[in-house]
Amino acid sequence: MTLTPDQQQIIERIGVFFETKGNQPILGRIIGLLMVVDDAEATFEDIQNCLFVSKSAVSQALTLLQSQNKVEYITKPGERKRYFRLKIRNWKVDIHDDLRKVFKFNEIIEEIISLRGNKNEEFNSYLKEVSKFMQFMEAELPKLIEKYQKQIE
Amino acid sequence: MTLTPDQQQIIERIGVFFETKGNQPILGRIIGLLMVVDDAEATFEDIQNCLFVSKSAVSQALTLLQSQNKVEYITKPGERKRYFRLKIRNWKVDIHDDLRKVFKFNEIIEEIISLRGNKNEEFNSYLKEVSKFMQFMEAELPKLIEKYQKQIE
DNA sequence: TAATTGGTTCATAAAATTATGAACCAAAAA
DNA sequence: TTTTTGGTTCATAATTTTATGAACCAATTA
Repeated sequence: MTLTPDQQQIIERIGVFFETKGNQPILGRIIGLLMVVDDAEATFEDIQNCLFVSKSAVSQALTLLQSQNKVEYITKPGERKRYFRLKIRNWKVDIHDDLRKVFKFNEIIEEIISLRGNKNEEFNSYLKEVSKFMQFMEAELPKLIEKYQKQIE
Repeated sequence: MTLTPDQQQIIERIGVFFETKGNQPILGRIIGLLMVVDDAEATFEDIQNCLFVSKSAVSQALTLLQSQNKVEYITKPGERKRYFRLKIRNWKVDIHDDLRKVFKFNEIIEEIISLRGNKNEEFNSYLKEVSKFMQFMEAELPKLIEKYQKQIE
C-alpha cells in the first residue's frame, strides 16, 4: 500500500488535529490513514509501513483505539491478517460526547458557586450566568440532534 | 491569602480539567485559583504562594493566559502590585468557540471526501453523512445562542 | 545613591510522554 | 518438528513538555 503525497499530507493534518485535542501522535495518524485510504482499511503491516513506526507502537496504538471504540478489525477468509478500520458508526455519538465535554465544566462551576463567599457578588453572578447558559445548551443539544434526524428522514 | 482544603481540592480538579483539554498544568490551576478565591483576584505573590510554584512559572503562565485573553490585571491606587483576575466577560464567546472547535474537523472531512476514490462507497457515504451533520450543527449553534439571549431578556 | 519590590527572560533541570527494540507467544505452514 | 507469520509485552531510549533558578531590569523607596 502506497500513499500519494496528498494523502500523506492530509494524514499529518488529521494527526495534528487529534494531537491538539490531547491524543498521542500516532493515534491521529492511524485514524487519518484509515480515513484516507481507498478501501478504508489497513493491515498492521500497512500501518507500520505507511506511518514509519515500530511494530510495538502500532500494536499499542491499535489496542488503545480499539479500547476507545474508535477502531475495530475484520478478518478475511483464509487470511490470518487483521484488517483494521474505523468504527465510524459511532461517530455521531462521539460528536455529541465531544460537545457535552464542553459543558462538563458546569459541574465544577456549580461546586465553585456553592463554595464561594460573597466578597465579589459581581463575579458570583457572572458565574451563575455562565452556569445557566451551559445548562441551557446542554439541554438543547439532544433536541437539536433530534431535529436533524427528523430533517433527513 | 490562604486556601481552605476545599478550595485547594477544587483548584486541582479545575487544573486537571484544563490539563486534559491540552493545556499545561499551571494554567488551569491559576484559572482555578482565580475562580475560587473570595474576591476573585490574586497578586503575583498570592499565586506563587498558593500554588507552590516558582516566580518564573507564574510569570510565563500569566503572560500566556493574558495572550489568550483569559486573564487580565488591574492595579490599585498607591500600589505597584498587579491584581490578576479572569476576563470573564469573554466566557460566552469562549464556550461558543469550544463548540465550534468540534466542527472544525469538518473542514478536513470535506477535503478527505474530495480526495477519496470509490473503492468503498459505503464509507464514502458515511463520511458525507458525518459532514452534513457537522454542517447542520455548526449552522444551528448561533441560533441556539440567540434563542438563549431572547429567553433571558 | 543604594536597596527593595515586582516582576521578566532564558538556559537548563526535572518530569512526563511517546516510540523503540528485544524477547516473547500462539497459530499456521513447511 | 521447525520455521514463519502476525502480532503483544515491557524495559528503556528519545523526545517533548514543564518548571526552576539565576541573572536581569525598571520603578520605587529609603
